[in-house]
Amino acid sequence: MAVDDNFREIVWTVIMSIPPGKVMSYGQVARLAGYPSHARMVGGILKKLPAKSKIPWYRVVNAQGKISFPVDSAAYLRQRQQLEDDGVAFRGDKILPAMFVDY
DNA sequence: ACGTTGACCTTCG
DNA sequence: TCGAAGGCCAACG
Repeated sequence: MAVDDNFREIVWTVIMSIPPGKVMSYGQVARLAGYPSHARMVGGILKKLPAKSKIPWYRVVNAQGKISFPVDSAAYLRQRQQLEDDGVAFRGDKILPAMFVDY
């Protein structure tokens, strides 16, 4: 059982546990998964995620409360739309600190 | 084998 | 509040 496979699974589980209307940072996900220094790897996993996956990847943003895509990209708009549909409140391009799931 | 890259984080000024 | 700088670590070419 390779550690990497576990990591990927745990990350999925953690992300799926994020309640609707809330968000979590990459670092937070990594910590809860048991790999505190693997924030970047979380991003790597999400990037590889199949488009039809039911995992709510859009609920994962960076620690500054911003979407990790260029504001002019289609991906940015897509993620932002999903979040707003989910009830996540923005102030400008940043997500309010209160929207993060507390742990 | 080695330098570069990246859906990151934290500290500092 | 904002940007630069350093730290981090697996994946890639």
